[in-house]
Amino acid sequence: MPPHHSRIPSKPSGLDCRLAVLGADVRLTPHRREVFQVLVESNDHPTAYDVFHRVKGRSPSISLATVYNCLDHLTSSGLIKQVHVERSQSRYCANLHEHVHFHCDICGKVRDAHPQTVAFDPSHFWQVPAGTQISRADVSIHGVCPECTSKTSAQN
Amino acid sequence: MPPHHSRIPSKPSGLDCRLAVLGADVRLTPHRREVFQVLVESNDHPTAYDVFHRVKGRSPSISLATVYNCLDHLTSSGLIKQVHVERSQSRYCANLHEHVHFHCDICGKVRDAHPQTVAFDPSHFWQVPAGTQISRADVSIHGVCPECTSKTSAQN
DNA sequence: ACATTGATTAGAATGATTCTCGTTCTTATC
DNA sequence: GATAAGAACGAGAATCATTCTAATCAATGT
Repeated sequence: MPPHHSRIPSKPSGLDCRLAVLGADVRLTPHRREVFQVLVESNDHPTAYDVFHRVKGRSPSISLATVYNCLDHLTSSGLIKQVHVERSQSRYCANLHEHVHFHCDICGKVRDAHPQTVAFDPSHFWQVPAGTQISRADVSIHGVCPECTSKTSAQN
Repeated sequence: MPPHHSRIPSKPSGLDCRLAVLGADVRLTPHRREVFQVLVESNDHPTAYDVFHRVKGRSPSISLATVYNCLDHLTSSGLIKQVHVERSQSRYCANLHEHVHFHCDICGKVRDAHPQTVAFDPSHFWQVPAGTQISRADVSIHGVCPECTSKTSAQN
């Protein structure tokens, strides 16, 4: 087993640089590092269970509870983000660039949708009670992805 | 117990008129009617459990399972809408006017936010893969409601 | 009347997530 | 370089919203 805890300055390589920017108490244990690494390498917004299985390939002794702990820690440190589709299980995303998610209503896949040049201001479109402080807007786009569109039209 | 099933034309009064517009198989049993009525009278986006307790006041024998059934039926008939905040329990809303929801991050209350005159087009703000068919965008606005804002600022 | 269909119920089952608690590891202190 | 305090870990139990199951009942069509 590699040495356990490691505060940010320990290894100023790729990943750690990213962490150093955020400062605060981002203590990266090997498990947290693995979980984070798996997410960085995934672009399919895996669920906790997906992450568990992918990390298990490298650290077979890791438990699902630890994966949840790591994901919670990484989320509250701001290193990753939770993605929610309706009430189904949480998915996780290491893409911190501002973006929203597109959900295919047929295959269920989640894709990133990156901002165009125009900034989005929710209060331009919807009226909230006077005195409301808006902190953010969650936007998720639904529809049919290109793959499912071509499959569906091929059947007709 | 009142007579059981009743298809739309049975009682062309206020509520039923609204149902008739949608046509299709909107069979309103007394329980479904109660559940719908409770939602129409509520503007606080109650959970299934909230609805259960409110309906229980009028129909004490109703079960939680039936409330879920009724809510599902009403939702799939398009008479009501489900509202989701992160992964917490589903809330329900009988306001069918186009609107989005504002969630107070402090007290958790959900308020309707009605559209301004400008139409919202998600593809104006975010780029989706070519060939994607967008069917809708879910928008939820987060922040602090007027009540919580005044409470918070009063403390300082 | 009788069969069929759908609605209703209580309670069990599910599934994602969180909690608990004993154990192990890390870091600071002596 | 022992040790105490505090995190992190893992296994399994617990929780909570929701869905399923099986039985019963009501209404409608033959």
